[in-house]
Amino acid sequence: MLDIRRIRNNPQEIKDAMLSRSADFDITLIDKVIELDERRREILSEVEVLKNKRNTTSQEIPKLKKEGKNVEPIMEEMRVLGDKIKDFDAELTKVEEELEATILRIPNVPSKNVPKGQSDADNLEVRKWGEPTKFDFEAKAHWDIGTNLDILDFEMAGKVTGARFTFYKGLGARLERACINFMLDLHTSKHGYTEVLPPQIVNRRSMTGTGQLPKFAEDMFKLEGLEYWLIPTAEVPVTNMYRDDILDASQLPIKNTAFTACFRAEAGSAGRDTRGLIRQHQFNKVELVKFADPEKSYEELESLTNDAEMVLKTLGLPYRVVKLCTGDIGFSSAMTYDLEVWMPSYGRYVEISSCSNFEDFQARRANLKFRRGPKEKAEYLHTLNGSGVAVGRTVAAILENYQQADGSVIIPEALRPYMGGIERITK
RNA sequence: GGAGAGAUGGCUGAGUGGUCUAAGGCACUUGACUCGAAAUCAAGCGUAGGGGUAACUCUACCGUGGGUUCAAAUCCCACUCUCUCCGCCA
Repeated sequence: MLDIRRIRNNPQEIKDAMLSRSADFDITLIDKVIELDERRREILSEVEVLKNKRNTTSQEIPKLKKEGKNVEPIMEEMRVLGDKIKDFDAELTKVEEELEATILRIPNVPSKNVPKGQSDADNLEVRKWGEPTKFDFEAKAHWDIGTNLDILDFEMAGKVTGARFTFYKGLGARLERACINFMLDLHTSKHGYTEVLPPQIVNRRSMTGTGQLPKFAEDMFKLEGLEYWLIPTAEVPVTNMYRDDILDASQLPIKNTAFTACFRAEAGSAGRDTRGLIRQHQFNKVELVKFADPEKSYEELESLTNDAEMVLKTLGLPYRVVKLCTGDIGFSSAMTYDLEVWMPSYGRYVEISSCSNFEDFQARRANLKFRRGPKEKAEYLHTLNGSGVAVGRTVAAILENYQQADGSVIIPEALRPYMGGIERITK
């Protein structure tokens, strides 16, 4: 959520920022916010005078009574005043609700350092690690490799659940688990994150806090009859851990890592990436979440991105880092780096991690503050997160990049301790 | 699922209709005392919003949402969460 005063004071700056995200952005939303804000303050100044009158008069009444005066006319006057206040308050509530609903649908302002652009074609490659894997045989896609080795079963999942779900079997399941453990161990022992295992179902306030609600309700799974949602990412529960809290500056940065399943309805992506592990309704992910001092949040974004990259480096998977342009960054983000792994079946790099600085956008929504010192005013902190990394896509990348001519797959060395020393998956 | 108890400022804890404008304590900040510290004493010390150049001032907030009343932390209704016990259960 943007600071209402920022919108009030620099409407044009905000409008330009929104248009840089999308030329189609409805900038009347900004005007609406400004109007509602003005109306709100108008009502406020009127009703507060009346409330002051009521308060002072109500305090007079017992004194006058004690003096034996007839207070009935005053009480009658107060009854009328009370009704008036009630009307104003009702109007105020209406305006405030509309203001809130509107402002919650306005995305974050991209950071100054974000390249201008309209789509992923305008993203900026910032670095590259490794070279696209070359094969001296005809390389297969991971869905074929996995099916042939009988470690992935898409049909079975289709029967049991439906499209976009997968059964992992045998060493496939073991490989997924090995990746999870490897990533968690790396981030906790080498990068200083604290492991958390959060709830995978959250309430409305949590979903609003990180920005999934109210705008993206159709992308998520909601439990029938309850105000509960399956999490689309561990970002949601982990960022909301300290909602409504005031942390001490000495605690920052807080660095948490969490493994969870993630659930996405993927509304609007029918027909895209229909095969394999790339786009599923349920997938596993190890997430990195940071709570940072605003002055250091961009340094923290760099190190968080490096932490995620270390996963791919250690697994020997070729990747590149891309800085997303204004047209491609997510709703809540001020700046995002995507990590893209080389996926032979796609013949291109595919997103495997998204590392973002949200600045104070989520902190405002979730009321997440910190205090620099005992006498200091509480300030909104900055939140960041990134995948460290998506597990299903990692498995897909391993299967494809480490496949052999005979259909077997070599296990990356770093994972072997987690695989009981197994070096290769064969038929 | 059933029964009971509870939710008040950073923490603790008093408060059952009108100086609650939320006591007291702890913690914290500043000052005094001290070479310094502890102890002691004094003052300060919540959040959000409105108005004002400012000093300041007004409004709201005692789990949440309604209601009663001239007036609600206090009375009424609903809900949420926490704790205890019972039942069921991995």
